[in-house]
Amino acid sequence: MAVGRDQIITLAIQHLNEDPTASMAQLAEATGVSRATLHRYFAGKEELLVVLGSRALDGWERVQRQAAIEEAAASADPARITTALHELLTGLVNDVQEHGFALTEHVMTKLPGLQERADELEEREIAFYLAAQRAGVLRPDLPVRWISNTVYGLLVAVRESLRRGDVARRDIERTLLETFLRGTS
Amino acid sequence: MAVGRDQIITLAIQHLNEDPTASMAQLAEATGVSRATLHRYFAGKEELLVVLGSRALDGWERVQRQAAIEEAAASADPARITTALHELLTGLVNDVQEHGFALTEHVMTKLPGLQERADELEEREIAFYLAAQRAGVLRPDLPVRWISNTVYGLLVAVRESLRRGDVARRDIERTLLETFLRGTS
DNA sequence: TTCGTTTGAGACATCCGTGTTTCAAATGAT
DNA sequence: ATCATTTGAAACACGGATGTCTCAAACGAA
Repeated sequence: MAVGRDQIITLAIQHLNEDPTASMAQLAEATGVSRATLHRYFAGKEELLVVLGSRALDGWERVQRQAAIEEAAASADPARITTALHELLTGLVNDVQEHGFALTEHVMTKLPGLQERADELEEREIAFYLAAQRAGVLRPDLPVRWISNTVYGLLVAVRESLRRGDVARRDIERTLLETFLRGTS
Repeated sequence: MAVGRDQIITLAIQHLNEDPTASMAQLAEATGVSRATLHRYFAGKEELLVVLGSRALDGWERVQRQAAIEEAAASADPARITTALHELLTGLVNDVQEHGFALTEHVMTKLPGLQERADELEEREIAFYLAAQRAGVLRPDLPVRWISNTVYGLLVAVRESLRRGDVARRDIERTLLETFLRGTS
């Protein structure tokens, strides 16, 4: 077999991380396939982007599940919540490395279905942050949605730091956690 | 007089904050001017974007100057540096409200001259953060470029929080400062 | 009012990205 | 080796955005 569908998806994501404005022709070239074949796998650019966006959301959902944020929130146990928070942020860092382009690309949010699913995942995470506030793990005086946006913004910072080589890959989780929890002073 | 050049610039920025992918036709309509007139003021879309991007950079530079970050850094006085840091972040919040679209829009960074100037401003700010670290105002164990990226990421969080109404405008500076300096725990 | 300037509407050419189709070549299984 | 399937290259149509141009209308100053 030449280049499979999954491989196309992977390579397309990699290329979009470098150039989020890539055209179908550029994506075809980057994935080692002709424009015609790319259209045989995906009906159009919109469908391709929906698939890639769904992959990114799959990764996000998987991170939430592996960190068991719902169970930790339900337990109301500070230790469990703290552990889940660490696992969540660590997993998100991995995800950002793979699907970082989806973070700030405005085109993704206009595709059918993606925004709704992203909102659901965000709401789940907000519920977790709220439980963390109630358990004394996170400050209760900050708006919980601000906390959610803070994580989002810091992930953008992570993406840029890794892209520009400002922080070593092996240090980034600890740096993110330190900054998020204790700040910069 | 009908609509002046400065007014076009202001309205165009406002519209791009809502729709960063706006076409020249949409910008003409949003600024209350015909497409022909828009082209009389600006040779092309690239020139228009360069002008708008320069405005955003002007605002950034003005904030740095008004906060007197260079003088504060040179003084090595913790109190002065702290004051400058507060003024810097407060000013950046204002700037983000006006020129938020330029924060994450990739098209801006490819325009001639803009990236170079943005790099200069960033380097000045990094020098200030470094002085803040040496003065004990900011943690010395974090990479200074990470701190710079953190500010950038948190400004993205500020933009989104204001856009979605998650945080009141009058609370956002304090919230940002608290989060940046002391973290979320 | 008169005259020079500015503007808007529309037509037009051009470019670029998307999407489709065709056909020959490459591939792969038997 | 044969035959069915898949692929690539090229050509084509199409739409949207950009940029240019013209001319009549609106405007503003004298």
